[in-house]
Amino acid sequence: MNTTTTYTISQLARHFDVTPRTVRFYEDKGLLSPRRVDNRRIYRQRDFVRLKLILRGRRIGFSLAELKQTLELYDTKSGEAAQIEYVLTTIAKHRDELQRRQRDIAATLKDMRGIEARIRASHA
Amino acid sequence: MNTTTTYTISQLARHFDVTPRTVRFYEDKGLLSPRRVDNRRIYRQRDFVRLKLILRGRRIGFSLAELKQTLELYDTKSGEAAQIEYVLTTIAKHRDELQRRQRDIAATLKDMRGIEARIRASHA
DNA sequence: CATTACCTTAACGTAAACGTCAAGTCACAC
DNA sequence: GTGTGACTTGACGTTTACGTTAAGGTAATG
Repeated sequence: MNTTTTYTISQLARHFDVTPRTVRFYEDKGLLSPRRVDNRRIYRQRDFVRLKLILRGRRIGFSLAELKQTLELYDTKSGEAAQIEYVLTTIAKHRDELQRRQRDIAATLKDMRGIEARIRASHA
Repeated sequence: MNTTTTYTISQLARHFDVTPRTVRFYEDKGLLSPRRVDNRRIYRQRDFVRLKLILRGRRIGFSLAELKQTLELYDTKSGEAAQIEYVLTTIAKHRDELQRRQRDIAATLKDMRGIEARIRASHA
């Protein structure tokens, strides 16, 4: 038997707490490409995972254009050596970027602890 | 003697690698409020620090509106108990938000390591 | 005095990421 | 057959965060 879970657009949207409009928009931008049945969009596991990655990426602060590139990158079927080199260096860049954001967040959290301590002190 | 370092708008902009337009825009939105001398903007240490925080916040992914609130929050001169309570719970919310982003970034970095390993494996 | 280098405000333009109708299709319930 | 609900494709509207002229003021420099 075939237990491939599928979703309609509104089911998918509800699951991730976004609007159908958002899901269609991502398709328009080339980030999703669901099957069609009777002109209706049918989302499968692959789309589900993609959307999850997209939304996580958005929360981190990446643009849809960047996310599209990243998804394409991760989709490459490990072709030639040149391609591989490109993918690896691109991944390295992304990692640097992410680590910078981690540092920014860490610094902000540290500041917040300072503020909080100051307030609690003045309160006591 | 008075060694208060000041900056013109373009000096400040250059230091943080943004355009003067950006700095003026932040003032327009109420995030900065430099002194004026002869109608010229003069930025002092306070503005310098604020801009630094703003840009860090932007990199993390906060909107200017959110950053304005945060800066105002951190500026409160520790007034009444109600205010204090409000500030503390707001800080807590921000902290939760930041921690979520940290988790998102950590998950993304983990994914990237997986992709990289897969590529290197297929390469060998 | 004219050029150059900054500075000012004001206003219009733009890209991203959707929101919000509008108008129509289709399956199923009553 | 008439709703009702979920889907479709446009197409225009909106917010955010600036970019980009435009038009002019001021101060030092040759």
